[in-house]
Amino acid sequence: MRRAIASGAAPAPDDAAALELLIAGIEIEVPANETYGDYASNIAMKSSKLLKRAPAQIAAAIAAELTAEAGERLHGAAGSIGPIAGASVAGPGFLNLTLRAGLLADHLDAIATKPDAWGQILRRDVDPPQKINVEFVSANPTGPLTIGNARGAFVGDLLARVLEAAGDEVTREYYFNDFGEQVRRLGESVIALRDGAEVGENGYKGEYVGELAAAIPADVAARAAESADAVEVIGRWASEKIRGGIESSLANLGVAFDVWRSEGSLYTDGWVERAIERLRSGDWLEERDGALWFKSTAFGDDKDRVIRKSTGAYTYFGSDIGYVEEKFSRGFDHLIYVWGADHHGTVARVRNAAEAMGYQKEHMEMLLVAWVRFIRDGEEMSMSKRAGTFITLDELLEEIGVDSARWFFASRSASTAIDFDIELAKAENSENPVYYAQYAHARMKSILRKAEAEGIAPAAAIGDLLDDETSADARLARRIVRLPEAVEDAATHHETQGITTFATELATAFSAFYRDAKVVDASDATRSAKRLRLVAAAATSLAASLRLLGISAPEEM
RNA sequence: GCGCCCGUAGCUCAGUGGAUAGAGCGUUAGGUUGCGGACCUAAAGGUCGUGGGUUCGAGUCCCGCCGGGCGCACCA
Repeated sequence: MRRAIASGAAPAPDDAAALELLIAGIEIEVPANETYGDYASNIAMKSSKLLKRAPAQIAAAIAAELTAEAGERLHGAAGSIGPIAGASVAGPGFLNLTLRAGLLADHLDAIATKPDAWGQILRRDVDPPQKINVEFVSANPTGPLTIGNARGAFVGDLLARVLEAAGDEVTREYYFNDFGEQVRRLGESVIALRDGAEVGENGYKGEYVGELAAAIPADVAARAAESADAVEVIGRWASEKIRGGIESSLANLGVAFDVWRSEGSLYTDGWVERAIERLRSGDWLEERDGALWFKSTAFGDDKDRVIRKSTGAYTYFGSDIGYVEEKFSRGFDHLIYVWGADHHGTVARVRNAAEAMGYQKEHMEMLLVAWVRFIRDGEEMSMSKRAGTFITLDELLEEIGVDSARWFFASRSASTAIDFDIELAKAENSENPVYYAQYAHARMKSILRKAEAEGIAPAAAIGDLLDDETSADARLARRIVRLPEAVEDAATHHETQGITTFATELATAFSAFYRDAKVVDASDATRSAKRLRLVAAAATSLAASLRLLGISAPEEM
């Protein structure tokens, strides 16, 4: 479409490079006010300076060209039929475009022909599919997932779903620490409770620790007794046990990981060593005060960063660079890290190290998920895994349900801090927008069932139903076909709220349609059949958007 | 002190440089002898924290200030 507009730019500059630049800069959008047409472009205003002509003049020239061209094509001569039926100028120089009426019908028929593919988009011509690694949650297995982990889980999973829908190949990955200080503390805490002692100041005090202490299997207990390091044996057993619990909690959310990568394996499999070797060969390392440093300041960092401490132990940063090496070795084009906002301090150093290792930092993206303040009875709930004062993810889902929770997080940008009032979420259960969308879907299905019971089948083609573009039918149709745009936007910008907006708007449009248009109507069987096809397409599109969100699309409620 | 994020309707939040800044909830007034009333229609409600700047055009980009959150370890 950009090309179509640019080629219509009669007074285009001779300079080919300038023209390319112009084409890239053209923005096309759906105008807020539907009386302005189907799409609008700002090309005239953008190019005004370059062409040294007034925006309104340029827009008028393009509109005339496009209209003439559309006319020619429609009237036969040229073989292909363009998408644009008309163009006009408005305001300071907006170019408003109207699509050929038949185009909408074509789209709807395509939905009915291939319902399973609807919502999947192909970006191959513009943007080849990528092999993408999305790492998220990655909470250490020292306790069950809490509501604090919820947002990252939903954000990461939804992003993965959207990228898949846009044609990318996605690996969902969970990174966890199965050795070191935290696991030792867990082991000490479990042992203390088993022996009837008090948990130390730095230990874990949640109820689950006591449950673990009571559930140590005989063989593990025996191994611990024989081992010189009982804390290590018990700690590892406990953390693996907890990790399994985390996996099943995530399954309740509808989130499944392809890869569980332990931090320890980055050492035992030599990845950290290989990463260090790469840095060394580029002369990015320095031994100082007995420690090994990465010269991060060469990349604009405030200070150099320690990889290996003077004690010989590695830092988290050491693991991080080993992990970068390991991930890229698997052939990913792009790495996405979904991190809590509190990790922002480590973003620069990891990307700098990656660059020093010879990777492009543009291929690494850290998506920082903002904090959620959980509020109950007007009070912020402070949570600490060590102190044992927290609400688990499982408990949250029991209270408000997966669909509500998914919608809540999906409809908000990951970068804004949000308040989550649990009492309010519960109280608003039946008023939650997610039910509005689901209800609309159930109602669509109900209509289709009723029609079937009365022996009216959907038409094989939508035909002329949408020719009157002001009709309730056409209004609904225009919403239905917008899903691919919402998916593409979300995949391009890595912002997924648009999907919930789409679902809400489609549900709203359907409610209005439902009010104005009778679908199952034996007195006008022809129109009734066409409308059934429209309703079926609406159901397909709404269900596809809900599936993308990981939310159920019920047949009845 | 330095860095990053945030500030939009009573509340919770969308708004990807474009036209009259939107949605849900809440408030107010209405609506069904039709396919699901978990619905629909309408109204009220805004100094987009604030002051400058860039631009034909700024909630959006830049700078300052105010307010809030987070981070600034040879911790994990």
